[in-house]
Amino acid sequence: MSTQTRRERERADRERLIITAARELAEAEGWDAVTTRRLATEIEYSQPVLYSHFSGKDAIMAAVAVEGFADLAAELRAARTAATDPRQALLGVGAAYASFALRRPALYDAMFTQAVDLPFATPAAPQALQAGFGELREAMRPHAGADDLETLTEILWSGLHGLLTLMRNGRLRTEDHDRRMTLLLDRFAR
Amino acid sequence: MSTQTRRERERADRERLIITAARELAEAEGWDAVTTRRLATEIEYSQPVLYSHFSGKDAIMAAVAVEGFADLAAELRAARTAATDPRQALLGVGAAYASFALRRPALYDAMFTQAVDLPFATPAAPQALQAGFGELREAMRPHAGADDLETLTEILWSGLHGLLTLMRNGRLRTEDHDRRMTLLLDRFAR
DNA sequence: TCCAGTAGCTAGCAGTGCTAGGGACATGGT
DNA sequence: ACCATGTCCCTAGCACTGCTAGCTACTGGA
Repeated sequence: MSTQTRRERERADRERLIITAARELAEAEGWDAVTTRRLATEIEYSQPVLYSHFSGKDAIMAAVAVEGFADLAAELRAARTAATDPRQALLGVGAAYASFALRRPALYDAMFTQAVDLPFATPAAPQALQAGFGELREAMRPHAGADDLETLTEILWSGLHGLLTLMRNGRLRTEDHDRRMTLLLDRFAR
Repeated sequence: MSTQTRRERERADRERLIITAARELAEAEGWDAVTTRRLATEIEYSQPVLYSHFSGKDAIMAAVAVEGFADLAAELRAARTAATDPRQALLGVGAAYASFALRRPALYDAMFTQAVDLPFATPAAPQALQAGFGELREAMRPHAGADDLETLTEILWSGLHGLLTLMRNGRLRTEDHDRRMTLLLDRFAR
């Protein structure tokens, strides 16, 4: 009995080890550098061990993404609750979102541009993801007026996401980022 | 002399053949299906021929993207010039942009989410790309007011891009697309 | 002490982008 | 008409990818 629980605990530890190694490797050298062989040497096990924990590389990326949702939600929450008025809250949450995406681009990619096999806009979506979206929604609420809050939050999110992905892929000049952020959030704050 | 020009013409023909085959294959089965071997059999040549035209797969995708810019610019222009008033022009251009992205997702991806080695926000950017952005800008102009037109166009573009990529990757419910588009464009039209 | 079960390894498969080298062909000069 | 030249393109192969089959050696229980 006790040996079995110890084994289960060790398995769980190793699973977290895999996720952490994958995230760190991706953040350090990009997802292209995260190969199953490289990841296996990193955790000091052989390749097939990865497949006893995850169905494949995509599942590992999805697990990393789920971790990222929690981090993002926490940062958004901190930014929102630190603000003193609704306008500052919206600006702060927007800035926090941008900061996260720019600071951890590989993680952001796993969360929002790759790893499609996660449930999103459904009740089955990861708790942390819903929490993150909830922070955006609460920051948006005082500015909604007669418009549908949920939809409004979605287009705010889209605006931020578009801005950041286009800039990160070289489609928009980096220098004008702040000006764009200001103008975008001005369209939502009132 | 004449044989040489004939050869050059044949080479140019083959280059366009490669680009067309790559685009069609990508639109039919996605970019994952566009392997150098598959593409080679498609054009009825061996693999190395591809490398006598392009430096690699990325360069082929970039060439496909450049073709796509021209198509998109034409569709945006048609939508803008067909409109009778500034508000309809903006709504029309927005709808045309969305329609393009949803109708040809693989092409859209090559243009805006992959193929990073193209110049974008510089004078060296492809002519067709600048034309497409120009259509957005002209549709935006009557609504700019005191805001910087260029920046405003960039965030409009970002909003559309974010909306479409998030939806296409399953991050937003497809059913609410029209409602989101309306609300987004309402933030820009006045 | 022996046996069953399992955990994790080595080795390999089919596929990827890309390249080296040779062989066949057309071209231009004598 | 013939040969040397140069070009073109194909076969074969490299190093890598994600993933899997099958064996080995260890662990825990009777």
